[in-house]
Amino acid sequence: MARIDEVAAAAGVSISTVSYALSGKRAISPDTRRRVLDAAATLGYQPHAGARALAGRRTQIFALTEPLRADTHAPTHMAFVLAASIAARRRDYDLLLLTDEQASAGMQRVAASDLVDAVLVLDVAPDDARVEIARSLRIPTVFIGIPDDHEGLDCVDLDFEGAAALAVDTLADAGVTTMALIGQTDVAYEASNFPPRLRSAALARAEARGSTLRFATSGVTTTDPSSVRAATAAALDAGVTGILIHAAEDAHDAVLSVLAERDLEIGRDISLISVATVFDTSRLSSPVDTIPLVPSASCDVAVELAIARLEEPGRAPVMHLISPDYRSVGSVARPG
Amino acid sequence: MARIDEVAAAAGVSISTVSYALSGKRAISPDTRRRVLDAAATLGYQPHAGARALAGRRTQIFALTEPLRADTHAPTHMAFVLAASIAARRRDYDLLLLTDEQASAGMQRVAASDLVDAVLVLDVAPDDARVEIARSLRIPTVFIGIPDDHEGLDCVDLDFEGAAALAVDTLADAGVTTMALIGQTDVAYEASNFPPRLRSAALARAEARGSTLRFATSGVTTTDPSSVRAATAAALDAGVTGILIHAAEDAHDAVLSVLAERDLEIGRDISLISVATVFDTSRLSSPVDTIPLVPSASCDVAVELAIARLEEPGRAPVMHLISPDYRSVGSVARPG
DNA sequence: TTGAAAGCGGTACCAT
DNA sequence: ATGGTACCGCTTTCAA
Repeated sequence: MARIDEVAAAAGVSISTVSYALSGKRAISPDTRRRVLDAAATLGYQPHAGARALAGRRTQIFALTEPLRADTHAPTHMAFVLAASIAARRRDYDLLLLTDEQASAGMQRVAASDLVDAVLVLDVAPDDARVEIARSLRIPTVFIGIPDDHEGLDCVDLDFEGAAALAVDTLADAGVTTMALIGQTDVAYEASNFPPRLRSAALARAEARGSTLRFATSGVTTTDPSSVRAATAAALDAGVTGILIHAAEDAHDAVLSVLAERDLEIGRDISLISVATVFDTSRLSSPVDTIPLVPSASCDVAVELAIARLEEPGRAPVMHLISPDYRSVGSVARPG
Repeated sequence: MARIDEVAAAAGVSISTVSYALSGKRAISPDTRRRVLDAAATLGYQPHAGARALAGRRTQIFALTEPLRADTHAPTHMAFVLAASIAARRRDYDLLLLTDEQASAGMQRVAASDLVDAVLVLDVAPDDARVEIARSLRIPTVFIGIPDDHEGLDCVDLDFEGAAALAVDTLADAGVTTMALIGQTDVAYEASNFPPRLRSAALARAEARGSTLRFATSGVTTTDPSSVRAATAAALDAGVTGILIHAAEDAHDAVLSVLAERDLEIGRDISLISVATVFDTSRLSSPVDTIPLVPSASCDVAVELAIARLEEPGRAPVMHLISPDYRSVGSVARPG
């Protein structure tokens, strides 16, 4: 490819002028700038990534670590990876993938070799091994999710506690006194960090509101429609009139099918809210109110936090909780 | 971090000796080598990626392009990304993610800036835009999947035609004369490259064997259990005694449930083969013979092809078709 | 406002 | 078998 000296020659200026004209790091006369830009465009100039990294001490690459556990919900995960990629590109960063065992070992390797400028952590576990590694790195690390021990770390996540409280309040305000929470799979409550956060917040809020909240998981290792159906039926039999779903798409289908079989009209006989879900709920057989988990919201913030820390390493660690957003489509009964 | 000159000083040798001792590119006395390795280990030396890329003209990074279309089956896709990552790491390469619009635009960008040594292409479409881009790049590109126009390209994929023929033959050999193929979603037959390949090969082979083959898709944009159930029922009503499934896991569940409801015993009353599927079929309610699509097989080959072309740019393009592997668990009836 | 040149941290050629 | 050193292509300081 064309090198910077060729661009300089074509524009009739020095190498440093080309560098500055392109980076904007010092004032250049409009006229000179134009000639440089034209020359660069004509020659299809792209700075050599290695040379730039060596001289500039920035690679414009973030590592993205993802352990990919057996219980990882692939569609949700994919949405996060995509969102991270888009957020990074918007700020002129590429993503280097660290999967599997590389999720931990790779962090040290890519940091030590100055391959990346910062690390983004996905699929955070409560006792995540990457916490300790992050603390030992000289480059910024941002957690998308909140580990138990997050002292001194930059973290972003949906405010699951707030989302749970908002959901419970909405049902309670609608007059629901007996409610149910259809949750994630069993393993998710051990391996992942947010399901327990949402559950305990929901339970606490229900109690505070004087309501009863029944909890049921949606399966053992993977969402099991029959167990979701059974849990829904049992809840209805117990007099539940409001259901919170924090689970994958097929669990929603299962709940809706049970309600349909019992001829219960959603938004009148029974209230339904989908909490912290990623998929497109408009595909469901009936509209359902949502407090969505938005990957792009988390990932946009994560990228900004990483960049902020690169620019100001000494700044105080940030725990950024994204406010829950209630999207009503009428699946909650109006009181009276 | 420690630099090469510090390692050299600690080992009492020159910089070039350290470089050679570590790369193995020239003979070093066992004694010297030990001292260098020890010094490097003690100092935790990791070569600076940028410096190495600049001087060595190799980044040890592959780009992985993935368009992520709306119909992308997330679990399968994730399995391929993971397999690619593992295959790359085994050969000391990292993966840079190029998603979405970056899948095409990013290819040129990362190639022009010498950010990566080669490109791996995932989720190949019949008329893939990345074909033309690949031809214009100065770095190797390997397609995991086969575009219509693959002249001069390096490609790897399961031998879908062979897999289809093997499946049809197996049924025909078992005495099945009327068979059905439950295929992918409608859109997959337009946007993706292998569903049509498998379908036409199956149809051709069935005709050659004097058998009848009914074809049905598994849904419009996403697998639709009810449409799969209907297709299965219709096939059975038409006298089908052998079914080929080339679809996602839930389509298998749907087929099996219909068979169960009709009290048909698999492997006796009816024969079943899952063709070119990625998921763990042992989770199904009944064992099903499989001709699996193995991500690691394709990705291992892809990485080797990329490296081979880096080492010998002039070599002839390779179209590597992976032989289908029949895994029998008794779901095909023995003749007689 | 612009240019010259000293690095950045390795690789690999040329010597010895 | 080992060492000295000229690059690799860019960023940034120092000068003018």
